[in-house]
Amino acid sequence: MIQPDTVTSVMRALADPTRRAVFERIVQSDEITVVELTRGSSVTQGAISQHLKALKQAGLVCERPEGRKVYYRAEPRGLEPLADWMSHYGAFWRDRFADLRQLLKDIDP
Amino acid sequence: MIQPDTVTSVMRALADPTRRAVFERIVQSDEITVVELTRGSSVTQGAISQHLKALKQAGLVCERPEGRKVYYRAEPRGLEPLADWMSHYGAFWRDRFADLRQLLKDIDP
DNA sequence: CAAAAACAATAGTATTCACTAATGAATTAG
DNA sequence: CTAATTCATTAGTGAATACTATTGTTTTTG
Repeated sequence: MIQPDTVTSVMRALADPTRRAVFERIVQSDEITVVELTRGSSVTQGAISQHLKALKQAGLVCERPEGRKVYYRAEPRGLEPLADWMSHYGAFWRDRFADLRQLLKDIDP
Repeated sequence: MIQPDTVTSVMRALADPTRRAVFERIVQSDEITVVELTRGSSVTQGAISQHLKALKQAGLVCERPEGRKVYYRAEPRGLEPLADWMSHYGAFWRDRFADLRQLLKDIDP
């Protein structure tokens, strides 16, 4: 179940430092289990599972069950909503400052 | 006063839909006052001011008082922490966003 | 000077959130 | 089969959050 407002869900998922650290560790590791994620983290295994659920609902992570373990992996297209949002407003700035530079150039040759 | 963990503060500031809408409207407008922001928004003027305070503390926005009005405008380097984070952990879009990150750094006066 | 306008700040409230502790379900090991 | 391992889920709790309503401050207007 993917959230309707994807930008909001992705940003909210990554806004929490603990949850973002979990995501970063998943990205760095190709595949990683919950126990491995719990080790080296300051929170409980239940908290890790809750963060994984949030990341999964945001489309940032996917899971691969194997036996009693569940391997987590970063979803490549997960950051795309955030990338689109940034490229949109980054482009806004680029155009604005391009115009400003041109304006200053015209005023003070 | 800028927050210590800039990535967290920027993401947290933009995670809320109402506050992000305020920021987007500031970006689209070159300069805009609080009453103008309140018009067209579903929340109170006090709520807008609180969101502006959060955006300012995150380094996303700056203010220019003039008489009894206060004009708000987007801070060009505000999105840089987010761009840096994305270029690092979004390996998938690294090439795509290398240009944007460099652009945001070049814009800095 | 008095009224209005623009904005910030505060107190209060309802909701959400991140976490722990405990339990449950499923799989593997001895 | 029994015990242990892995993970998800739930209830409960304290803290944070987004909002309204109100008040206060500064500046403009009539």
